[in-house]
Amino acid sequence: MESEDLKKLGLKATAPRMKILSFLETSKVRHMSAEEVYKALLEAGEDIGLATVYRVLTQFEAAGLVSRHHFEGGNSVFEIESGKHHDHILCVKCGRVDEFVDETIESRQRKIADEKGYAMTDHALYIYGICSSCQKKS
Amino acid sequence: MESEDLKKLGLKATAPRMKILSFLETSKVRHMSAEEVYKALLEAGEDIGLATVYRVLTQFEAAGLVSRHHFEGGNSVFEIESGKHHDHILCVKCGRVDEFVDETIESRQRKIADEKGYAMTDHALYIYGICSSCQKKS
DNA sequence: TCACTAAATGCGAAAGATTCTCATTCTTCT
DNA sequence: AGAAGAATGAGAATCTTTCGCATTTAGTGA
Ligand SMILES: [Mn+2]
Ligand SMILES: [Mn+2]
Ligand SMILES: [Zn+2]
Ligand SMILES: [Zn+2]
Repeated sequence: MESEDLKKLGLKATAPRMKILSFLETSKVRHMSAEEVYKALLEAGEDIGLATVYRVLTQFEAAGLVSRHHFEGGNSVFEIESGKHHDHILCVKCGRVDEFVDETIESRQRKIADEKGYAMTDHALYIYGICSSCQKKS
Repeated sequence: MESEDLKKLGLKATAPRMKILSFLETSKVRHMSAEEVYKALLEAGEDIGLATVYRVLTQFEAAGLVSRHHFEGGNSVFEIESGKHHDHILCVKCGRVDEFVDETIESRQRKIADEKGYAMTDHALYIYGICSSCQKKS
C-alpha cells in the first residue's frame, strides 16, 4: 500500500497522486516533461488534468520524490528520485538521455564553491553531444 | 569603427545592432536577459523593440559574439563572448553570478562523453548556492 | 549623390509552457 | 455518515519568446 508513502510526506493519498506516482515508478522512460506524463496517463485511460500533473509533480519535487531538470529546449523534465545523485549527457539529435556519476567532478565542484565563498545548495551538469547511433546515421 | 566588425560577420551594421553590441560591451552587468537589455536601452533613450533585441541576440549568438545560458528561472541569459570558455556559480538568494574555469572538470567531461560514445558538442555546468554576503545576512 | 533591392525593424498577434482561479469533488477525521 | 478543509479539472491568465507584415534602412552601383 503506497498510499501510506504519500501520507508520510504530508500529502493526501488522492487518486491523481497515486496514479502519477505509480506511472513514474513503472515507466520505461525515465525523463519526462509534464506534458508527456499527462499524455501517457490520458492514453492509459486516466482522466487527470494537465494543471494537476504540474501541481503534483511540483509537490513531489518539494517532497523529494522526483527531481526536476532544465535540459535545453525550454520545458522542465522530471524523473523519479533514485536516491543516487547523478548528472546527464544528452543527444542533441534524438533526445536520448544517459546518466553518469563522476566523483572527481563532484569534489571539484565542492572545492570551487568553497573557494568562491558559496554554501553550495545544488548543481547541474549537462553534457550535450551526438550519440553513437546518431553518429552512424549522418 | 565597430560597424566593420558586424560586416565581417555577415551582418548589416544597423543602428539597433550597433547599440546592442556596444551596450553589451560597456555594461557593468555581464549576464542579462533579453528583457533586461531591452529595458536598459529604453532607459538610455534608445528606441529598439523587444522583438529586435531577441532577434539580434540570437544572431549574435549564431555569429559567436554572445553566448546564451539557461540558468534556473525560465528565461535565457546572455553575455558577451569573452573568448575563454567558463562555467557559472550563482547565488540563489541575490542572483549574483560568478565565473570559473576548472580544467580537471573539463577533461573529465570529455572523458565521460567519450566513454558513453557521444561526440560532445557543448556542456553546461551550473553550481547553485548562497554567496558569502547573503550568508552573513541570514 | 541618388535610387533600387534586399534585409532589418517595430508593432501587435501568436505560440508554448506553466500557473492561477474558482466551482465542484474527494479525503480524512470524528 | 457528516463536516471541514484540501485537491481537482477546466479554462483563463501569465510569461517568455517567436512570427507576420507593413514600413524603414543599409549597401550597392549608376
Ligand atoms: Mn536522471
Ligand atoms: Mn559568464
Ligand atoms: Zn542520438
Ligand atoms: Zn547572494
